[in-house]
This record gives sequence, C-alpha cells and structure tokens, in this order.
Amino acid sequence: MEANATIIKEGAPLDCVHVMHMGWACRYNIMKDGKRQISAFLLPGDVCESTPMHGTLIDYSVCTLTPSLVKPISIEGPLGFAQPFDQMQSILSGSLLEQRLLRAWLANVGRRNAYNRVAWLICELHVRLSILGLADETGFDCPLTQEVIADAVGLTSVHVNRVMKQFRNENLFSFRSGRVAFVGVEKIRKLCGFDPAYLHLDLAQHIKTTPTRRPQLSDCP
Amino acid sequence: MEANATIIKEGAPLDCVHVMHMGWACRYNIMKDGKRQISAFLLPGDVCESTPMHGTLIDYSVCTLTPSLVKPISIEGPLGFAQPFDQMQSILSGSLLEQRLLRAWLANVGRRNAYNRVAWLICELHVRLSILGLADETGFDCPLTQEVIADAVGLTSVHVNRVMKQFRNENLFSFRSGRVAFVGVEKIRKLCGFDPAYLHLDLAQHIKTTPTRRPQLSDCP
DNA sequence: CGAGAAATTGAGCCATCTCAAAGGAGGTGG
DNA sequence: CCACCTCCTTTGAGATGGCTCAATTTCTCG
Repeated sequence: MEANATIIKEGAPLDCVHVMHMGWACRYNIMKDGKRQISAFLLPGDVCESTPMHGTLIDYSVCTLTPSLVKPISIEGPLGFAQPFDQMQSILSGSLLEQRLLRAWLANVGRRNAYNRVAWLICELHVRLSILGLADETGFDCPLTQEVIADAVGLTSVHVNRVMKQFRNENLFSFRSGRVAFVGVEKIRKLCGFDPAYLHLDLAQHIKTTPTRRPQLSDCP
Repeated sequence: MEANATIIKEGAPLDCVHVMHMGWACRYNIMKDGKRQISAFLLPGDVCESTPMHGTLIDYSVCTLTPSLVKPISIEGPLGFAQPFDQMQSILSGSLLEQRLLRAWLANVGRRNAYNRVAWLICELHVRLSILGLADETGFDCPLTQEVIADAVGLTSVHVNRVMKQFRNENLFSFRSGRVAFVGVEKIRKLCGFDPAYLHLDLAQHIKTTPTRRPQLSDCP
C-alpha cells in the first residue's frame, strides 16, 4: 500500500483483520472541528484492529504513514465459533496490551509537559522497535512527521519542532531526516520518567503473528 | 467499603474480579512526580478490572470515591479453562468498551480545551448514569471533587473551578454540592461535540452482571 | 460549634498556541 | 541535469489559556 492510504474507516463493521508486515501506520480519530487525535502507532507485526471481534463497529480509522505491506485476514463468522481457545486468548492479550498503551498515552498527554511528552513517545517507539530489531542504542529510523507526532501527543507541530530543537541543543538526541539519533537513551528515559517495563512487552509476543525475525523496514524498496 | 479505599493496587497479579454494586470508584495511575491521571470512572455495574484475565499484572490502581458496595468474584484457574465461551465473549466485549472509552478520553484530553473537556466529561457521565437510571434530563448526583475531575481531564482543580463557574454563568449547568443540574443537555452536547452514540453503549449491556434495575446511589446510607 | 476538606477568587507568570513567512529536501517533468 | 513544486521543517512575534501560589470563603460532618 501507498503511504497515506486508508486501511480502516471509522464506523465500518469489523469483518477482517489487517496485520502490518512492513511499514508504519496509525490509528486515529477526527473530531468534529477537524482536529485529529492519534491513539496508536502500528508497527510491523501489529494488528490494525485493536480488538478483532467480528461484527463490532470500529470507532477509529487507520491509515498508513509509509508505504506498507498489510495483510488482510478474513474472519469466518462470529468469534468464539470455530475459533480455537488459544486464539481467543491471544486476542484478549492483544486487547489488554492495547489498553495498557492507551492508559500510558492518556497519562502522557494528560500529565506531562510538551518536553517530557515527546521524549516519552520517543522512548516508547524505541522500545517497541528494539523488540522488532528495528532499533538499537544509537537510534532508529522514524518516518513520523512532526505534525504526526503532534497529533499523537496533543501538541502543535510548531511546538513539537521547538521541543525537538531543545533536545538537539541539550545533546539528548536529534531527529532529522527520518532518523532519531540518540546520544544516551538512559538520560532521556530518566528525564521523562519512562519505564521500559510498563508495557509488559513480553505479552506482546502473544499477539504477534509473524516469526521472531521480522521484516526490516530497510528491506523495503 | 469506605470512600477512598483501595480496591486494586497497581502491579498486583489479577486473581479476582471486583464488581461495583453501589458507589463510584476510579481507575488511575500515579506518575513518578506524584501527579495522578485518572483513566476511568467506575459506576454501579462496572467491573474494576478492565480486562479480567487471570494472572496478568495490573497496570493501574483502583480506589473508591464514595462509600461503595464492591463484590469480589474469584476466578478459578487461567481464563479459557472451565469458562464458557459466552463468558469469554463478554470479557472481550468489556475490553472493547474500555478501549473505546480510553480512546475517547485520550482525544478529549489531547484535543479539546479546558472548557469543552470538562463539558464532555459531564456529558459522558450523564449518558452512562442515564443508562443506570441514575440520571435524567434535569441532571444527576455527582460525588466527584473538582480535583478528581481535574485529574481525569488533565487540568488543575483551580482551572476546573473557573470553568465550572463559566458554565454556571452561561446558564448551561451548575455543579454544586454534589449535584450536576442541567439547564439544557443538548446545548452542552453541541458545544463540546459530544456524540451520545460514540460508545455504542448497547454493548455495555454485555458486561453488566447485575439485573436491569440497578441499586440507586440514593439507596446508600 | 469547631475542624478539615472543598470550592472560590485574585494576581502574575509562562507554556503553548496562532499566524505568518522563510528555508530545506526530495521528486518530477522537461 | 535543471527548474519547479510540494511537503516538511524552522523561526519569529505576539496572544492567551491554563498554571502556580496564596488567601479567603463555604461546606460537611462529627
């Protein structure tokens, strides 16, 4: 799929599950006044549907942020029918993980200032990408626009820009031309109160459908 | 239970489910700097555990806000074992609803100003309480402190107070001595962009464990 | 009636927003 | 390979919404 392609439209009934194989996407809502709130970033291995229950009306939209490989998986009939228990379990784990992320995001937006908010998001992305083998201590490739980041953390793109500049000046990390380059991750985590364990990301394994070695973003043409 | 009693402590493993029968509670997280973010209000009929999966580590705390009647229900063994499918289904529906609420809250905190944010929360509470028969067009009893509201919507209690004053002056509703008294609900919904359908609250029925007629808050001593 | 909690109010500050313009960077047609 | 276009980033200036701090008043309840 192209960058900026719609995968899921708010209000549609769920009849099929989309798994990200390559590329980035985001889950979001558009408010009456046109503002957008992003509620999740979807990375390789993630499922676009936050709770893949057949027939439910979806309360968010999903679109790609980069060229992506998205695999749709059809669901036959209502869940809990013809579906092994294990699968149900793993859907539940996935749903649990989504909730944890959402609560963490809510706290991030509700109770941190712009500076820590952005730093925290960077830390989260770093952890998640590390698990996928898409990040290391030096940093990671990040296709996010400052405006996208702004919509995720409840700020203005202008202000995100200023905060980024501050990070650069303070020699914490730089975010330029699609790459987040760390100077020291620990320092960043400390200042924004990021706890890498908060997600219990071991759980994430349950919902991954692809093998341990994930496709690299760099594999992409 | 007393008001202000802890029902669930963050970090504990889930081994039992708590159903609210009477009174209000809230789910929250305390941040490293001591700030609190409330992520949900729990009303009669609600389950304190947002995803009752046995053994999972809970990433939030829950405490009562009023004197409450809370019924613990033990879970025998891991979920999906000795549990009928229907139950699993309803846990999943519950989890889905929690997610919808969380996304709505995130958008509320991330993308609305103080005024609309508080108005929106009031609207949500009104809808949920209406379903329980605890609210009507004239308003509802609301035991929330301005500080609690502030912690839910990412503001300061001082500022919540000023916003409340504005609502009063503009003749939209008043919030005094534990009662939200509407002048006109529709006007409020319109101004803050509240859509009563967003939660698909019909779904809520799935996770309720108590009969249609709920205990009234006013039944409480 | 007294004590503690919650609500209210004022004054001043500053974080973040808005508006606007200017500078890259990559992509495409000629 | 250049000119141009578009999208993104960067920067400035000024406005303001929401915060902090602190004092006062009102409620609630024993």
